[in-house]
Amino acid sequence: MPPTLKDVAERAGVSRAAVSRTFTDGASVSLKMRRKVEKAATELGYSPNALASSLTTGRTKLIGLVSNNFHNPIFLEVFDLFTRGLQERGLRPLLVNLSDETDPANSIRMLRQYSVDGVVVASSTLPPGFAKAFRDAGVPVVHSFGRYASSPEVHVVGIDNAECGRMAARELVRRGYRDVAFLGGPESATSTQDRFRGFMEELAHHPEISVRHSFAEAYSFNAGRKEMLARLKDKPAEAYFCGDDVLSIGALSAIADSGLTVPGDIGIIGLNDMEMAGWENINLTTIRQPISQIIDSSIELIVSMLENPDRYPEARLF
Amino acid sequence: MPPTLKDVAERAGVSRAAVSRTFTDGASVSLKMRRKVEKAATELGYSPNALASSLTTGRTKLIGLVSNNFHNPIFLEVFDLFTRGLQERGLRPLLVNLSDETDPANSIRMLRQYSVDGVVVASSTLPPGFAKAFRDAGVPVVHSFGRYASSPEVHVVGIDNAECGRMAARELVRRGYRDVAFLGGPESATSTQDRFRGFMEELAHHPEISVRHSFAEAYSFNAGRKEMLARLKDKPAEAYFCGDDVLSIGALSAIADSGLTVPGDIGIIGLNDMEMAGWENINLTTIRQPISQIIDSSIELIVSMLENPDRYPEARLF
DNA sequence: TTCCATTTTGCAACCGGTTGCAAAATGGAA
DNA sequence: TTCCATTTTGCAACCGGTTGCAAAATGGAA
Repeated sequence: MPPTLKDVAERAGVSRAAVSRTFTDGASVSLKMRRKVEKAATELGYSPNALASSLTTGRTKLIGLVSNNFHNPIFLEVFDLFTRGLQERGLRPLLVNLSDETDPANSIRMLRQYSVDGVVVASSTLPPGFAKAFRDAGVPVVHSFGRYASSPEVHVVGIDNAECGRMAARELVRRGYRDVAFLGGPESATSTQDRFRGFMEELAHHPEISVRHSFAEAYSFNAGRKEMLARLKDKPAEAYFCGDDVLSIGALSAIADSGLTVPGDIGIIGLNDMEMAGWENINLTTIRQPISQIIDSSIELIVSMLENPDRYPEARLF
Repeated sequence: MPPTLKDVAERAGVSRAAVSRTFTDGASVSLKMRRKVEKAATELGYSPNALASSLTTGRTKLIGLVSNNFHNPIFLEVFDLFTRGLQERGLRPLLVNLSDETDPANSIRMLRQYSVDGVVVASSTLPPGFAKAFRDAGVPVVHSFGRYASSPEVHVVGIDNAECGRMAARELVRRGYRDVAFLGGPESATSTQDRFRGFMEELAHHPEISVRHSFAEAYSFNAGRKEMLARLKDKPAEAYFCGDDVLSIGALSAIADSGLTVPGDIGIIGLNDMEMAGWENINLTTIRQPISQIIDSSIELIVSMLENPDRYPEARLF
């Protein structure tokens, strides 16, 4: 139904190749030819079919954006920044929701069917093997919010979760707490594991401070609330480092319910600094995660991989 | 790099047409042939190129998911439900972030370049003309969370915003408030206009109740907070119907800051019933928006339009 | 005007699939 | 075994583009 290259060529009285060339950057076309073609094209309302051209150029400008975090409000910011960043570079995000899916094979097949030029895996809870599966399938991949490894198998952009744990520990120590606790996300998430490790490492330097830990079922409000309610049944710690902000907000609500106050009775420190954390009726102390840097850097990496797919895997931590 | 139809055909010793047929539903292939082809295909790790086939079939199974709501947490649920729903039907969402864009022409051109089979516009703040522009370009389109019109130009699925306004008004009357107010979203949003209209209509039946109104700059926490802080400078109303939940939460924070309580001193009723509204430290009274019904219905509509593009435009309100 | 190096253009093959049509294969009945 | 209706298969053209190569056009120098 929409006009094709052929229609334009006929109307302009030139060859199809000529039309193709006027719409290809850097191709050799005379000014006169270009004028003729552009006139015919605008008269017909023609714009080239990106999918057809991808067949010969091997580039679709489609980037798979794969995630399973559709319940953490911070990911709305993540999607916003990713889609804008990709659009600015002329790339198109093909969104894949992995919430129900555990086997990477299906997503890989699907993304290959659509010949995506690259894949961004945006998740802190997917196992590292997931991103690796894309690499093994020959698709450029960047794992954002992924786990740092000393010899990375795919590009990883994220935060140093262990260092986050250390930062939180140092801050709690500095504020004079003597009885602190780690309230993590799901124990299986690498981000939780690393934050936990960093937290414990730092506190190992302070044998006088007592430490405990527990894990919530998910990075969610309800899980945080539930876990904190359980902690409150016995004598709770003086201060908690919570796995992330939503979890923290759940914990805050549990504490408020029990009649205690934050930071008066119990200290809470979160992680992410999502927009909501700053809302005056929540007002959470939190460690900022530099989301926009992570995303800019991820996009930059995936773009550079489009030119040089064999680029050596790199880890970028903030 | 990945194996093609030709590779499979050669390995299986059959024609390319035969391979194509074994991967096309309903095509005529003998069992023997199918076995041979499938064997070769799995050995090579072949899966058909969806984009190449779209060239002849005219179907890409790509659906443009267009939105500009990347700051309202409820849209994370919206994206979750849309992506899952589309995936379940074998469709792929191509996400378009319209936050920076005001002119529909660019998005239309881009979506046509990628030959999307249809477009879902998911937004309550985009003007109706936006969705219409897609229809005029010959692309099946459904406007979700859009405005109802008695003679719709495109399919619209959403809520009856005027009825929401009436519901809120009735509820405030029922609870005995005598001095109520409408605190809307941006005055230019059709959802705000309709909710306002409904609210005023209903209250016109109660001349003894005093009514006032004002509008926030956006459907956002900060806008709600700012607007409510301004209201609190003079004598505020007894109860407010706020444009949506995020706005309401902003208003709640402003009220809390001024030392007043909800619902003790001021009543607040929101709209959406987003997850966060139920969180115990927010605990907002709100009108539920049946998001998943709206989305299911939108997907159903867009799917039916793929078969019958000339289907008469329909409005579905919940 | 002629010559020649350089630029522009069109031809035709190709990218990875699908599909109408005719030929070949199948298989049941006689 | 022969015949014929039905099913299966392959050929070749097509979808909407791109691109290497050779031929044509251009334009400056002599």
